[in-house]
Amino acid sequence: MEEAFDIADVTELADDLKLLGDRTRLLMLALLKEREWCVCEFVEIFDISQPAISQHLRRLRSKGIVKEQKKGQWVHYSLNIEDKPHIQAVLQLTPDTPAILAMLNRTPVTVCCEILH
Amino acid sequence: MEEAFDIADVTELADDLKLLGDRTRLLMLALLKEREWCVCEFVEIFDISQPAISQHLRRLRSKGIVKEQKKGQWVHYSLNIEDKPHIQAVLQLTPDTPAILAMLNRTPVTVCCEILH
DNA sequence: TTAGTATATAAGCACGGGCTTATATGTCTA
DNA sequence: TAGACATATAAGCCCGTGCTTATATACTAA
Repeated sequence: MEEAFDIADVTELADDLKLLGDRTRLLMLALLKEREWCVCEFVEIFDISQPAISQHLRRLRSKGIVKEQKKGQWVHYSLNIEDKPHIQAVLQLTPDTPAILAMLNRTPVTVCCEILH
Repeated sequence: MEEAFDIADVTELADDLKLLGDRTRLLMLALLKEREWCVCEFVEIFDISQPAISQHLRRLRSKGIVKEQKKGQWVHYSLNIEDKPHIQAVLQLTPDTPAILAMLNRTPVTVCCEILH
């Protein structure tokens, strides 16, 4: 299988790495490996404001790395990387959900929407 | 084999991804997969100034991702990632030297130091 | 309709990143 | 030693980023 890299591919790889190069976004994506998450859960887990959470998700969404699904007044996010092997490769380097929740001192997550834990 | 992630590991992973998330630095590291390179070669290959090249190399060096070897008036850089599997994993996603030189319209590189091409 | 909740957007601020030009430092050679 | 070459550092500029607070939008339920 031949590689057919061009300058646009490398630029996109670099841009994606830069996008993953933020601890909050990286942990969001690592959590999304396990299941979909509601915005309100992220707001509980991370020590930043709700607009900050929303802005991180918007950047991931505009790059097509996550997709949203509106469920009533809640919005659930899930990974959308079936066609993005380089994102998959990076996410293999990240810890799993229990480790993340433990390191953020957020075990267990309080139920704030209809997602069951 | 148990994972023992902590918050410092994730922060370092994110920081390293951010460092690789620049097209110039990513291509430098991709070139360094093949062999060591002289600073003057990078100056020829990339369309930025010599100080810009030097600053990129300093950042990679201060993170321990590359190491330098002074040879007379020239400085050769090489990879230093034996103990950094996450860097290795990302560099597996990058093109090889001929592809990079072709996409930058820099084939072949003019000899500007004692490294043989 | 009104209030409450969930999420997104707007605006502004502080900081860092990547580049430039100018200059300093180090090395080789005539 | 003087000059040329290779590299690093300094200083400054512009722009992007991550956060905040304030506000807008959307949905739900009384």
